[in-house]
Amino acid sequence: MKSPLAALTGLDSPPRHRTATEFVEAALRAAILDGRLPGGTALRQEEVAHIFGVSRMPVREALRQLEAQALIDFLPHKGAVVTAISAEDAADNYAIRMALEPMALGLSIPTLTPDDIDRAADLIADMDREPDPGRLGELNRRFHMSLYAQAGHPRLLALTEQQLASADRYIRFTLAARGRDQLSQGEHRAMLEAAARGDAETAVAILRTHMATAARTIADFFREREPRP
Amino acid sequence: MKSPLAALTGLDSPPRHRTATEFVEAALRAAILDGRLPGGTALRQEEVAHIFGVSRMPVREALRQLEAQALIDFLPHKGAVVTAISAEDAADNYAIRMALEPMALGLSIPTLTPDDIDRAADLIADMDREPDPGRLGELNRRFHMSLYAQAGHPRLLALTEQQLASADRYIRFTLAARGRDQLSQGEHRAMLEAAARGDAETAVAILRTHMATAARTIADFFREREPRP
DNA sequence: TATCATGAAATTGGATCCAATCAACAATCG
DNA sequence: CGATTGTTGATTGGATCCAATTTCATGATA
Repeated sequence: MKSPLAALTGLDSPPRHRTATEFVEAALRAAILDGRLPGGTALRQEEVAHIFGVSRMPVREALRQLEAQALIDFLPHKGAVVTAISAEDAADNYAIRMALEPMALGLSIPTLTPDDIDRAADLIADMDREPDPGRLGELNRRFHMSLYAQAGHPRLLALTEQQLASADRYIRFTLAARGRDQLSQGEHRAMLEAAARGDAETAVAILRTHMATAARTIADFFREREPRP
Repeated sequence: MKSPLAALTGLDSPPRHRTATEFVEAALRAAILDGRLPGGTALRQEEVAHIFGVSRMPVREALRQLEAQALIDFLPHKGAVVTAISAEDAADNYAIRMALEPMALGLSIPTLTPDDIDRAADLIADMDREPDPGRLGELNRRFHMSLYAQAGHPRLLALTEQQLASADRYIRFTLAARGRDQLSQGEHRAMLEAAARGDAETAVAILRTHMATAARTIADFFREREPRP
């Protein structure tokens, strides 16, 4: 197989979803977010349908949802293309997260439970052990979300998680290029400690610098791989 | 016609969209946001298709997109229902906007152009004249967006505009119940003036209090219409 | 009487078929 | 020789048909 979509072939097994549309949508999103489907990949409806063993219809509905999540570009009569990643898009994503996550953290801390703290601590430990960079992104995302768990406002949380997931496309990038110290586990621990004692001010401040340095790391990465003319 | 979807019948004329899916999606979204389709309305695929003179397929694709925008709830094998509005949902929406809009305004002000300022000023004047509460929501949204125009970060702006549009469902509510002074034109003018002289700090501060009072107004409105037990 | 089967109608999910559109290439004309 | 215009193949958009699921009414039974 020489098609770039061949990356999808092994994934049809795991959980039975309610509908074929949900299944295709989840599989495509996971493949886009973890980099198996790189930016620019054309998603031919017939081909995707054949790979998943369904007809084109659930594929079309799944593509519509991914379009609304800004994971693919949908051009009428032309087809769907995985959204390209770029320095500008990374900065865009970080601007959104720099708005949403401090808000979520600030709302959540006053009512955080010991369970939430424990889960966050476990996830930090898991990240120290995890060798697979693929899973590291997911663990990082779950660590952040566990600190936001008590924010209330389900829509805010859903948006935050979605943007955090989008960031996985870039986290994986820098991890592969610069090693795992980019995860800034020290900041993770400091943030957790501040959250555990209910110090929202400090925790939010740490989160802001944490995200700012991550954003700069990614910007630098793009700068050195594609130097400005 | 006694169906609640009868509110859609007059709207099929204006702009020719590229595809039927786009047309249905735009028409449904507009109808939901401006209140013609109230929360809880069931969207029967066959019925919607008949009203717009298309088959069920473009309706299904449009519903998928609206689902991803959190405007409808999609339950497998049960159908689509317009998302209900509530005090909790309003607070959720305002929390998201309180995160996104100050960020957008702060990024935009340093590079705002005289054209942007002029457009914003015109929109304030338009709001003073507009008698139709329906159009007021749109003018308010365009005023806010004109101040964010130079923020860069197209995804951030798209998200912001989407959430601002969702807020229309509530703005219309309070306008009808409490009159147009709730628009706080004074704050609009003060914010514009601060933006015009490049004072981001002041403009963002005004925006924050502007949104906080709007959020409180809506919370009060829900409280008095549905007193807590 | 309440509860649990049961079955029919309504509704959605999925597959297949046809039409519309676009891209590439060939042929014609200047 | 270059530009433009048909023409053809590939791909998506839309319609129709069938299958699967849910719901609701109906009735049997404890």
